Amino acid sequence: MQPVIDILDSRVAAAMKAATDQTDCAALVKPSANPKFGDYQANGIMALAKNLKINPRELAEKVVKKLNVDDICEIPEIAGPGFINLRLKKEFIAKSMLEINADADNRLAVDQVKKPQNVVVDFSGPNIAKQMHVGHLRSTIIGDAIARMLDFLGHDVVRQNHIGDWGTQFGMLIAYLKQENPEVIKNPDSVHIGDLEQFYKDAKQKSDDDADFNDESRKQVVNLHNHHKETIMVWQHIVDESRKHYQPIYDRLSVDLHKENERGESFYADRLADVVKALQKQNLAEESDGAICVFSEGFKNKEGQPLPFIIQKTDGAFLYATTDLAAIHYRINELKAKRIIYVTDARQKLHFQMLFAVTKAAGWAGDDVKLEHVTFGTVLGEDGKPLKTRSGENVKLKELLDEAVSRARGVVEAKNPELSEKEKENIANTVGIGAIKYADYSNNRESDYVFSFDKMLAMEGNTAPYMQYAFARIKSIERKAADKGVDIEKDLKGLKKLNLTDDAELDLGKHILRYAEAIEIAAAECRPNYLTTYLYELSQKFSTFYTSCPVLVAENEQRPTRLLLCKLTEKTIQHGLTKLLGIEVVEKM
RNA sequence: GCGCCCGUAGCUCAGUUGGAUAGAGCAACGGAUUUCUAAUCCGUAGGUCGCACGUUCGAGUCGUGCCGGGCGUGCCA
Repeated sequence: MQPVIDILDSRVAAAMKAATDQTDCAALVKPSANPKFGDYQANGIMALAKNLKINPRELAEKVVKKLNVDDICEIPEIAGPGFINLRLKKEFIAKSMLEINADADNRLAVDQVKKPQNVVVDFSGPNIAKQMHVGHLRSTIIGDAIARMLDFLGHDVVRQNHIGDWGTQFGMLIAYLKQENPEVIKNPDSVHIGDLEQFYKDAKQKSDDDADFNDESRKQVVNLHNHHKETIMVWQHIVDESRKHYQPIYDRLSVDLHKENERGESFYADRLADVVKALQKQNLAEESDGAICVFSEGFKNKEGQPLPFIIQKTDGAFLYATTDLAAIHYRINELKAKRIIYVTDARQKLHFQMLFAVTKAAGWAGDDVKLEHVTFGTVLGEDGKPLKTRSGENVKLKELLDEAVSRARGVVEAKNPELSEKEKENIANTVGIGAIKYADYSNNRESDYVFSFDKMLAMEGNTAPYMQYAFARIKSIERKAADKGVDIEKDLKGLKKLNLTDDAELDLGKHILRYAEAIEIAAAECRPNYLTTYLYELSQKFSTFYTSCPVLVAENEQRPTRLLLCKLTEKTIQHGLTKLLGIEVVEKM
């Protein structure tokens, strides 16, 4: 089923073309700003009239005469300077709802794209041997949502977790582990780095205090680069142990990242020298103050001089720019990516602009490859400054999640003390984690936002619990129906005709139809907040419907329609939250 | 200095290539519960969209200048 807005847009565009003989007609159909203007409005008439230097209202009259939408809409109305207002017919809403109900693929009749693309989404990228902290939250969950949406739309999505598993700090860590736990060489599995943070700190401390240790660290770096067997084994152990810390975080967050998605810095280590050589060969890279740099057009430094993209330091070492170049080359040439989406904070904007410029200049990415930097703002504390602990350290992600779950637990205890221990625990987890994720998604990703447990866990407003509550209420209706001997599946399965009468029913029904539209725009712009806004409005409309339209005690002619509204709302909330945003739902709360 | 981003109701934020009277939530005030979870719903009030020019039939959205804040700007990532 094509989104209604797209059907209307192409119909209006066709009518514009027929009325004017112009080939390039943008209908600009949008949801109406105000219900009194109908459900959709076409805004394109004014612009076209202006180009043709004719009266927009007269043009609108002509277009409406050519416009054929009577299978979908009431008679179009012309209003204001030349808007065409479109109001959906009840029959069309009913027909579409039945179509969604009949979708056997469980995708709410949302079409897949006609031309799937190979899309690489690069997100999360935690540092090995350090705990994930609040700074990793946004990349991890926004990237996951983008990957989920594109995947659902039918694209071939490759998730890439560019973990920080290489670099000079590993010399220090390896040296430390070898000295403090020499048995790791014989039997790596016997040694567990229980507290990563402590391990890292201890190694750093030793490095500060002990000159001999530093020599050993440097030696290990060299060994690492030369793939010295024993060193690699210890390194591998550190990576594996680290994964034991971050994988559970992904699992708790319902983030679809696993070991096979990892293409960390180490993966590209052996390709870096070739990257530099290749760029030198093309005369793109040159030596400057001892470093190897690429100077792309349009980038200037403080003094107005060309700004370098440094790919090899004076001491011969490579940098993240080099790794990113190797990675982008790999993604285009080996993963066959046609679209690469980098989900990192906005501060790296310049870096990615330069990276993309070099990639294009080198001819690695042609016009058929789209490179995107999806940026996001900072998570702030209540004081308006980047969120930190009282002692000024980064807030650990694990602690953030624990706190949310524990607060959610408190709410469940207060609201629903009679639930079983197991149910309470499950609800606390689902609501707590969902609240954190949803709060992040619901903000425009480019803005900074203030982190507030109280607000994200509130049951009022645009929060995860509000939607989870709407879902739980529907589930409750279904349980009650079963008690009364109503077989919902059966009632809905053969449903052929609906009886939409109440405004609340129509309003909810129309919104259900717009799910595909919401996903389309959220995915196209990589903006999960478009989807959360949709889901919030859906839940609001459901709540209004719920208060004014009883379901189970409704007359026989009314009940199936209301049951279907419930069922489709339930499925849409569940699909949107769980499938696309990785936020779980609960039957009771 | 230069570049990028931000400035919308008391607070936290939306605002889909420029569209009609700028929207939510919280907080405030008033109402709704013998009925499917009131963790809800209905209503009232609240804004010179930082400021000033400009472009246009039309500007929160585009341009220029200014004010205020954040970030970035050659060997960290």
